[in-house]
Amino acid sequence: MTPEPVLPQPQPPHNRQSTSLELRATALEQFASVGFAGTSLQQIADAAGYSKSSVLYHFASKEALLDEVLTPAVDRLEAILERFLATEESALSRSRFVNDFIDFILEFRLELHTFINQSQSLRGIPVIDRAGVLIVRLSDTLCHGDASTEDRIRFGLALGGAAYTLVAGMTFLGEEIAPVEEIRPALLAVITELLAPVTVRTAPSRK
Amino acid sequence: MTPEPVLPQPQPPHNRQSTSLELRATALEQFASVGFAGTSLQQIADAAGYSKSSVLYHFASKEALLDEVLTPAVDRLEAILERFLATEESALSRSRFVNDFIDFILEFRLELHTFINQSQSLRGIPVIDRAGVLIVRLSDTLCHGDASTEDRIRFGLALGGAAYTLVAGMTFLGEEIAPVEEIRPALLAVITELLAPVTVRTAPSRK
DNA sequence: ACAGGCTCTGACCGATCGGTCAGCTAGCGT
DNA sequence: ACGCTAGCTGACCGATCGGTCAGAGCCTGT
Repeated sequence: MTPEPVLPQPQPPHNRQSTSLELRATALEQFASVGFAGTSLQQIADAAGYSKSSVLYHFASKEALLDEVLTPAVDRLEAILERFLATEESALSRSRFVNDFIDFILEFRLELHTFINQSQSLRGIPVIDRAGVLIVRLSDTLCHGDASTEDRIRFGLALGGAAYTLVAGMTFLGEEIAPVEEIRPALLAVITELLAPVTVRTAPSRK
Repeated sequence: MTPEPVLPQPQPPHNRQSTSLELRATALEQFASVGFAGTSLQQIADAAGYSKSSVLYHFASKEALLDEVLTPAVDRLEAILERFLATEESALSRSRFVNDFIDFILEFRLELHTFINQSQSLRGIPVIDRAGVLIVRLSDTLCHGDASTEDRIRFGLALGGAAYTLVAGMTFLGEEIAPVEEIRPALLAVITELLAPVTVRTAPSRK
């Protein structure tokens, strides 16, 4: 009787890039919930159904994986900010910007949550620094130079609150409260109201 | 010439409990910024100026350290909620509750940030589960049964936004924006405004 | 002077970390 | 039939992880 060790059974085809996408998605979930430092390549591999070596075949390192996972979100955020800066500020352009931003939050909730809550501890990683610079520019754009403490709190509350509510809040307060169609208008209403008093560039005083 | 290895130089007195407090404070900073899973006992020991063995002398395990670090904050939050539940709801009691809550956020920002952003990944650890239950009760109390999606978003935004703004936001948007005396009234105004439309228990409809 | 406890430490443990490497297998062009 | 490459893997590396343990140094009571 031959031992016949284990029969490798080398998985169905898995046409190249789908594997990479699976790994990216799995890694993102882990990074957002356990943190980058708290996530091991073994965990990602196990959760996605591959070996640790496979993860390192598709991505040069753990940090490169983080980069590839976050870059699309950062690119998108940058595009939104540039588009806003390219137009002169008005109630209309501002409203369009808030709309863009809500769409961004809904589409990239996990990415946002990841670099919002870990940018201090991951300083030095290029994609994280890029995101950090963007957020500072975002803050400076919405509440510029002379903005009051209250204005800055409004912005921070909207940003951090949205990231929390759509990730942590939804999965442990009320599991998946509602579908996107219901969340979007509610989020838009609350954030618009929250940011309404923050001064517009061309109208310096509000109080 | 005797080798005279290194001269241990056994630290100044450090009267017992002060060491434990130093370690707690250091550990809290690390847990809040790098995450519990991402913080090693060695890091905590180094940052506090002790050896890893010392940390494990004062605390039975890494998890026990987390417990001791978070418990005071959870106790305080529980007391605030109980006090609120013990009175019949009115505009006055609600306002007092929001005041208590703001004080809590300001005093325990790091603790709040820690269990707000890591409660999913640390599920199973008693103090984390306690905090999780409290937050759900808090949410159910403020926006009970029939609350709309928008109301729940208002609560989540206030909670997660405050935790973010006072920790991550302040240390990388604008380093220590302002002293507590300036932050408190601003935070109070914004959060009061944010939660204002959320229904009060005795007045079921608002729209 | 001595005993005993409190604080703190280095040496050490098995497990796991991120990462390297040689090699296996399936599919494809020729 | 052949070799080549892409996708994937286990074995292995040094470093670090959380945790144990046997003391060393100090203070205090007697």
